[in-house]
Amino acid sequence: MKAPAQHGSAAWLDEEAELIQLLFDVLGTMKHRFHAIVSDFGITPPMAHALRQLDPGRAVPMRDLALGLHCDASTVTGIVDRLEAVGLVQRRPDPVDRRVKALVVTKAGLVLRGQLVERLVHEAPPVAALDHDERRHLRALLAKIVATAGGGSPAR
Amino acid sequence: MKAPAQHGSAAWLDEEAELIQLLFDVLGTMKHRFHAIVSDFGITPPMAHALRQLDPGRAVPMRDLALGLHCDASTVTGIVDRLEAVGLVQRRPDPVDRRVKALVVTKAGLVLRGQLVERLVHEAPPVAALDHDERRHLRALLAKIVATAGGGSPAR
DNA sequence: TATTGTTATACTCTATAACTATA
DNA sequence: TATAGTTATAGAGTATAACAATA
Repeated sequence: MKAPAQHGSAAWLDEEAELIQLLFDVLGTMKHRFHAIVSDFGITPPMAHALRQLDPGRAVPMRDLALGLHCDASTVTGIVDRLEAVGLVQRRPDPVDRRVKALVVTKAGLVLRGQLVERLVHEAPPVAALDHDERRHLRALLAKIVATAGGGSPAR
Repeated sequence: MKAPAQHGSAAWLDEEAELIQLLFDVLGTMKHRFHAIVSDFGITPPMAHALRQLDPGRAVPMRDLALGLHCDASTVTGIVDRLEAVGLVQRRPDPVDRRVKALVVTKAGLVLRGQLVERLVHEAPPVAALDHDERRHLRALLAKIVATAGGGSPAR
């Protein structure tokens, strides 16, 4: 176990708790900044994430998008409805399996996605706060986290 | 893998974009894991964040909580309604300024918060994936990020 | 029978605007 | 007038359950 430490309550927990606290702080800051940026483009965070998941060179079935977003199929229906309503993606019936509807990113969607990444890399908190070496280090740590903790199963 | 928009000087952008991508991946994983954990306690993420913001030894005005959560006062009303309904916090009128209602964490709230932190430090993705030195390093980087990028003002 | 996507429903989160009660 | 909190309202995200079309 861990070394029960000096002051009655566990000191080891304080350090871990501090890490958790910091992560949620960064997470919260990123969330709000992200919301502000995507709002400038007239879309919502889930719509932006969906756009990010889609492949410019391939028609992606809605089911795959649901898996990528870790959410239910019925949720994707609503998000895609809004994306299609503003002309960023298009539903396209699959000729092989007529149950599936695949999604293609429109030209407007591609343009918006490019501009979005541009803003994020300039205004996202971590990038702004750290110098080149620190960013490289953070990237390595995050890569390890992602590799280890694969995917949290979302629902079901 | 394809790099569609590679016009000219965009090599640096790939590295930054990768950092952004990793951050959102970690953020997404944390979000879902967090949701799963707090659901086990019968509460929602905003309720848990509110509980985290409150001070066990002090009665916190609702306005302060709204500031801490970076959200509107009317949002806090709803969240506190639910926290109070399950007996985790209590509204208490301030004797000095009778407009304010201050929030105190109940015994049940304290217990739940302790158990919540316990689960988070054991099951949150970053902590699980990294060893001690790496966690310390990550903590330092996140601290710098938080210190630099103070608070994004969400609503006004 | 199993799968893909939709619809119906319900709940939560969120902000804006209008309201109250204090100050 | 200004501030703390509520209420009313609206839109979005989310999942569950029931459904249609297809496999």
